[in-house]
Amino acid sequence: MKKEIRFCLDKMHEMFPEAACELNHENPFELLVAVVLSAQCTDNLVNKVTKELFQKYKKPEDYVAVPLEALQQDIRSIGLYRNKAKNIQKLSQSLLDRYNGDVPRTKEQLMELAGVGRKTANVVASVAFGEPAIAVDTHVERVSKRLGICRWKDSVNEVEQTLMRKVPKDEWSDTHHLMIFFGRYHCKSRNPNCPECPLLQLCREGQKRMKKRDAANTAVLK
DNA sequence: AACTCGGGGCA
DNA sequence: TGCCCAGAGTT
Repeated sequence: MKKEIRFCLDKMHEMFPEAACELNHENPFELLVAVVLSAQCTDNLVNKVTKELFQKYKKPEDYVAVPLEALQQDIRSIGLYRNKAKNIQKLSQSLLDRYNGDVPRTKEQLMELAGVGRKTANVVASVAFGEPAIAVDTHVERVSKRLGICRWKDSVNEVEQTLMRKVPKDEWSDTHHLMIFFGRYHCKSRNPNCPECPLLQLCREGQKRMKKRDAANTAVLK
């Protein structure tokens, strides 16, 4: 089983040798804000907004100091901007209250912060601090289920547990980014692109889809 | 487990 | 136009 995972990761790496976190990860606080903003919206758009945002806001104090409406206006081109502005202010306040304005390292500490859930906590912990964590987003979940690494009915939590069990610990962070790229550019939710997939031979969903396609083709020929 | 927030991108 | 997107909180 682990051998198959190894094969998948190697092939994904061949397809996307540049796969890495596209968000700024030099500054943990900026990474945290960027990941919060990125929920349900493309990273392209997030990058556009954060470019100006990070010129204006440097530290948690800066986000807390402005009226909520001002911050909302500054991120208005992003979806869910009202909630996100609120969350960032609450988040900044709790960083000031509990960590003197610094960003904590572990995913447990991060997840306790306002507006920070499981995925955000895992991304920040692993990317900014090198903590062992696998962030499971929609791409990672879909790819894992299609390949057969986990079961269709598994919850996000179960997917994460399974991946942590099957993937060597020192590759958790890479695995996340590889699956993101693979899911976004190849194994898309609508179009998995199975006929041109290097993982087809061992992919559960791919085999099923190809079999179905072959059946449809032979039916047409008759 | 389902619902809500939400503007931009893409077909 | 209609559908989807590097999610989290509430019910």
